[in-house]
Amino acid sequence: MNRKVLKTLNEVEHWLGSFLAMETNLIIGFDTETTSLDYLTQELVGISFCFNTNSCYIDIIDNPEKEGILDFLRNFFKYKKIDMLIGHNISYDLKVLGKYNIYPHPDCKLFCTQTAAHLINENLPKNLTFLAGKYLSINLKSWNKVKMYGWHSQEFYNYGTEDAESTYKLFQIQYPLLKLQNLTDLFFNVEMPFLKVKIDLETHGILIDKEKLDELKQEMIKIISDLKIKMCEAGDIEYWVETNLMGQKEMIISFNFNSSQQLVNLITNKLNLEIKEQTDNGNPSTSEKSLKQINGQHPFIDLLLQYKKATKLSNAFVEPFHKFIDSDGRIRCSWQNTIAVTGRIICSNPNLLQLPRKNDLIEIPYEFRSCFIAPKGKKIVSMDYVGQELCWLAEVTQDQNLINTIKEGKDLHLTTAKTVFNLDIPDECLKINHPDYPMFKKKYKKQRHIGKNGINFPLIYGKSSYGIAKDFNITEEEAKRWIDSFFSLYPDVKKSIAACHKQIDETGEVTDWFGRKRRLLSDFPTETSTDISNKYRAYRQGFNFLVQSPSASQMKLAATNVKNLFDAWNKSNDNWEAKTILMIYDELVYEINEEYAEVSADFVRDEMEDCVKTSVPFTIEAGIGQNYAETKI
DNA sequence: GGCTGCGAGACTCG
DNA sequence: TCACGAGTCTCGCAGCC
Repeated sequence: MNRKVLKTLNEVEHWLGSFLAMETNLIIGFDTETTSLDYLTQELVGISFCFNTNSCYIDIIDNPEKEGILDFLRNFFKYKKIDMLIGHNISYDLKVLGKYNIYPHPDCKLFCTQTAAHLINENLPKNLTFLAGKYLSINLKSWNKVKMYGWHSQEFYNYGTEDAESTYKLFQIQYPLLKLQNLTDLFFNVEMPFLKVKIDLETHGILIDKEKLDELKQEMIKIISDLKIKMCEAGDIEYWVETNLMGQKEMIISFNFNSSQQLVNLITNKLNLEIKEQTDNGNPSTSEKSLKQINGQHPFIDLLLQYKKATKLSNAFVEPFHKFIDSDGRIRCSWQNTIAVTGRIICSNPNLLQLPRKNDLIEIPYEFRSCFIAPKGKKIVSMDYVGQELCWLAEVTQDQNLINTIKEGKDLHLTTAKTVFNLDIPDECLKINHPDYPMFKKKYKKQRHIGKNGINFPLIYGKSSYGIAKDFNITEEEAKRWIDSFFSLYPDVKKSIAACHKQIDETGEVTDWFGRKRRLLSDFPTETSTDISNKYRAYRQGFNFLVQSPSASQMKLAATNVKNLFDAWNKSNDNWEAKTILMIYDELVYEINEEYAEVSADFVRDEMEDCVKTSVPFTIEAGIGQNYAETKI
């Protein structure tokens, strides 16, 4: 490898310029180094490139010619002769470069080696150090160690250059592997275009109403304190109040309500109640499900259930969210497309995919979700796929009855309930737009709940009659009857599940509608109970994958198309100023100028409904509000 | 005695 | 066999200095 360190504009122009002068289109590996991971404050330290057997590191931070070099890079990246840019976790590098207004040409293909690794084998680690070791036998140094030598050390230059080189070499190995496994379509048409949405999500973030969050924090402190006193009284637990060094009153309790061990001891020995549920290790369980079984037998239990709800909301959401708010009042979390084996994107620091919904256990002045707001003059718009996974169940199994039920616009959960429980509902009243539908939905609320949470969804997850019987406190025979009625309604679903199991037996893997693969255990010797357990687990995971995975890919495609639509409108005279701010499984949330909120929903609906050509129609539900909670009313 | 790491258990979401 | 896919918090124990 012919390595260079470039420190002057002249050297940069000469080295990169020599590539641009070539006849061929360019495929370039690159990597950026930054001062920190924090988007608002981070600075570009340097950038490295690799092309065939040539590599370089450009020293940027503290460089007197920095502006000239950045200007040159601005032109270099948008040069249309660059066919493909390769990077490991390339969205990170592009996000950093975006801060300096450096963008690739719109026609330039992206190749993220981290995403490629995830498609090639979802079960292996995806970090560059591991991949370089596995595929290239290169032992990469650790960032923390190299950083100690300083930004301008030879060690750091080598480190940066080696990353670009490894990325380029990985591409040379991964590209044929993607082709071999028929994954290039999914990679280039779904995963890579989606990275631009990921960058939008991470750079734009979502605005928080800090005052409201503070108000909710104070309210939660009061609710929890009141509950603690009531629990002490109900459980005959000693407590007293002391004034601390700051002059604040503090409640001292000789008991920890967060300790499951102490709770089990109190409930069984002092309150004399019998806990029936057990944890995986065979200990008595203090979970919500377990406590609900003995609720009503002692006032302490109801208070404890409220306490658990309140402390979870306070400790996991209201309190910690403060520290994630950036100086401009927005939260920018980290989104990842290479963790979930089903291709779903996941979110962390904080995880916005698990924002609590409205609860009916404790009374709070407003929902937590209402702290997520649109700035003045803008609105939040939320667009949901209606029953997305059940629609994919229909598409994947091609069950004509299920497809027809969806096409006719019927409520799938009520339809299942009608069949299983022989409900007296005329067929046409199962249609959501029929005037009598709301009446029947209300009348058979309980049966519909079972249809949804006891039959439809559990069967996608592979739940057995044993599990359903346990959850709904019915006999296994009755649970079996529920399942049989479901399969008599949708016989091809049953056939499809059996075919999936056969596929797993034969090949050890399944492939979804978009070509994504899930590699499960390849052989199942059946001597031990562990083997049998693993086999059935693989069956459940396999079929669930066939439904969950295309839903995730569809969301990525939809989000990408919607982003392209926004980009076009944002550049037009009617500037929408629209940005995607959240992607929550089957839901796309964006922020937009309020005058365009209504009309944009229609355009976005079209993009979401039509992004995949399926025999099953997809429908979208829209919600508009000043805050996120309002979009759900 | 205090710090750190880790597994268990519980809870959040679709 | 006994529900799929995730992240985060607290407790309590083990190991270390």
